[in-house]
Amino acid sequence: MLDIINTEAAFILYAKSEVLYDGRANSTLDKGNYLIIHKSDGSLLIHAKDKTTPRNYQSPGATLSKSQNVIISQRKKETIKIIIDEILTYSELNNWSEDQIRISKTEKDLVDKLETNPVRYFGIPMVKLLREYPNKYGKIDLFCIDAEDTNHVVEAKRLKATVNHCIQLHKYIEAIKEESDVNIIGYIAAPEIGSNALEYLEKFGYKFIKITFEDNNT
Amino acid sequence: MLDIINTEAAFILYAKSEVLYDGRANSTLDKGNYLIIHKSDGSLLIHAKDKTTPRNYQSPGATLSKSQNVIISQRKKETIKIIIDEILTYSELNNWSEDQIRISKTEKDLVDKLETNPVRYFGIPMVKLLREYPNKYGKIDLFCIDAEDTNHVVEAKRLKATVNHCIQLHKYIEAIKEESDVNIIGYIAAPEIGSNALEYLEKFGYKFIKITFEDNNT
DNA sequence: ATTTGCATGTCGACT
DNA sequence: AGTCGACGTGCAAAT
Repeated sequence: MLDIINTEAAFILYAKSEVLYDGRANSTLDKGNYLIIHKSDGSLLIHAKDKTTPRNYQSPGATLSKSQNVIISQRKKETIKIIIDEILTYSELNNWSEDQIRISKTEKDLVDKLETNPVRYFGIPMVKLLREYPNKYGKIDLFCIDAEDTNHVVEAKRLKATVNHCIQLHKYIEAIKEESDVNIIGYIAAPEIGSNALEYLEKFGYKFIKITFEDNNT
Repeated sequence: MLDIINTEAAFILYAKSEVLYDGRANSTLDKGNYLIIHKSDGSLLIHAKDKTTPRNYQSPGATLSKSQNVIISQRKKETIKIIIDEILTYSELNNWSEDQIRISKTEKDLVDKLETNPVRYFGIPMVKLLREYPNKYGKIDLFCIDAEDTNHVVEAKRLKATVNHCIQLHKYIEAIKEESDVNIIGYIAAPEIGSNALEYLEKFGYKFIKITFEDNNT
């Protein structure tokens, strides 16, 4: 019945079907018309009428098989079973491009700006600037030391900074304080910050540096 | 040139094209063959040969338009521009189902088991059990008090517990300690726990409760 | 409308 | 293989 389907190929299949998933969770999707996308890396997507995210999916590395009117995708302990009732559209996709997107406006861009012009953002010159400075919990985006030997720890965010980002900053600073007894000022550098996050910052005496992508002058 | 494309319809379009995105970030995708999915809620997906996630996407609520050989999807400050070079496949999808999946094996299931049989998991009976017990940072999945007035704070996870989950538990406990001076034992209840997470737990004297979905007896 | 925390998160980087 | 943090995270529920 599913003769036309090539389980090795990349294809899109629009079919009246029912989907059962078992693995990290367990889910059922009632019989209806769904768009099933199979890629040559094994990934499988089942899309319904709305939403950006698929109703069901399987990660790359899965293997597809069929028997009777059932398509099965298996990957480690995860199984998707698609019971096909009626094939509405089937189309194989040849020469599918695997190009990657290239992103600009990254966190790195923001750190570049801070590093290039510390006086603008900190109000004082820095003697030393280190990117990705490690501590036991992770890497500090920008770690600076000024002429007075005060340490400046900056966590940069390309989007609105949240409480979790501030907690991360706090963790970093605590880690450094454990190792040496120095003056430390913490900063979150981002285009925006949430009100709760700002409150958290102020509670610990940390500072918010507003930094955007747009104003590349100075 | 894009006469056959109905910007109001839900469709899949396999086309040689180039994609430009600007909004939260800025990205470019070189000319190649991509699968473009447009849903009637405005969401738009651009898939390449591999990966579960689309190369580019637009969330529900976007509006689609076309002019010459360019398709544009706009939503608030986010724009996707697709420059079409050649249409390989175009197919409108009618009667697309909007059924939702139904999930079982949830975090709630785990808390049910803890609440139903505290002796099994804590080793002692509890005098009081409260779900979703609030503190200033959030809600405790299960908050118990035993006969000795010791408080038991449980954070449940349906998957493998990570360090971040333990940090959350710690935050909750600190919040309670701030308010009253009681004995508190913290727990992470999950099917599994990462080694770093376990180390973090032990550092603070918290405990790990192994709890699975399978053994529903007792 | 905004905030919060979950997710079958996915994905990449590093150990 | 396992761990960890970023993401244009998406998403729903609570506020």
